[in-house]
Amino acid sequence: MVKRTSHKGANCPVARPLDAIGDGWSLLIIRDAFDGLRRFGQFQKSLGVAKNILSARLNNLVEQGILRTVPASDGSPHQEYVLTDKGCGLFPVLVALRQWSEEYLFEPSETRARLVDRERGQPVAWLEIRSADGRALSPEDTMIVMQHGSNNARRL
Amino acid sequence: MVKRTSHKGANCPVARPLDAIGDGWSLLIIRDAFDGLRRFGQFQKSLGVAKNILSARLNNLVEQGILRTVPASDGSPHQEYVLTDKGCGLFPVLVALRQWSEEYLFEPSETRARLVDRERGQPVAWLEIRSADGRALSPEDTMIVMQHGSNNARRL
DNA sequence: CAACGTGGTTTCATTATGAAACCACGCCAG
DNA sequence: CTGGCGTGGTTTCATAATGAAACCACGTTG
Repeated sequence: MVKRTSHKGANCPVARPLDAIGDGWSLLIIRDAFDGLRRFGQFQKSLGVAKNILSARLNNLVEQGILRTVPASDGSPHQEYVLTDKGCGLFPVLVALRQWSEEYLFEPSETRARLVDRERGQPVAWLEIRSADGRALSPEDTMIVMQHGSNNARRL
Repeated sequence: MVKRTSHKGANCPVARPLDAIGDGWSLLIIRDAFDGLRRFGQFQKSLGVAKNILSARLNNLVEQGILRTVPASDGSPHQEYVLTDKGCGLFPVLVALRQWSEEYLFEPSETRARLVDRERGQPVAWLEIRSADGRALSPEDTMIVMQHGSNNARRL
């Protein structure tokens, strides 16, 4: 197997994050971090993943600035993994993914984990895609344009 | 390399979709499908990916119900790949991912592809996570609960 | 008929995955 | 003090997955 392609230099905001989360485990680690897990062993127990894989993924997430390590909160000589602001910024991605999955990947008869509002216990409201002036947008109402960097006014 | 773990039976809506999109290329194919690409060669040219990899990914996305094949729109004997409703349902996931990426993975000086409102050319509004009754929610305002299937009222 | 375009499939060498064994370190109980 | 336990890894091993490139099948066109 040759090396997986990196999208590090991609100018597309869909491509670039894939170096961080485009594998089978990283989003699950991030999900667990949102759920309060912090210790290597906690993640490992929750995910049932091989320790070498978990170690590699945790290290990549730290390197990508999504998680950081802090001294253990119980005073033991260990480290814990916590979300950075950048990591917390992934919350809407997880919400969107949850909503898609609940809609299309689960039957009504199936048990599933649900994200709810802590105060009321109600499911989080369905995400809406809107324009800057508030119109609801479908995919066909949108398009991709290239936005040049603010230091670079050249035309190609 | 032993076989990658499938999350097919997972009761978590973050885990389950990873069989469909938890790799380095599938979200990029879906992005391109939203952008109107339909032919094998178009995807291949856009992504610069090996044909065997592209073929495998397209086939998986068809199998997962995200893409379907239709006769080519130009009357040639070929097939095209188009998003299903289920595939179109991934739009908010892509929007969320774009917004996170633009916020955290790009410098102001960098050129990037932008998703805009076709009518006005304005960027799509920032996604908001809200409760059912309209309160803005941070990750700490939410929690995970298990929801049992509607055919299954047993308590564990 | 040969060349070209399209959509793959096959071959090959390398990397990534997951299972399991092994290691390092600190702590605690006997 | 020593052995066992818990924790957080690292290493080893066999297999699957990746990407590059060659090859193949088919339809169309000059």
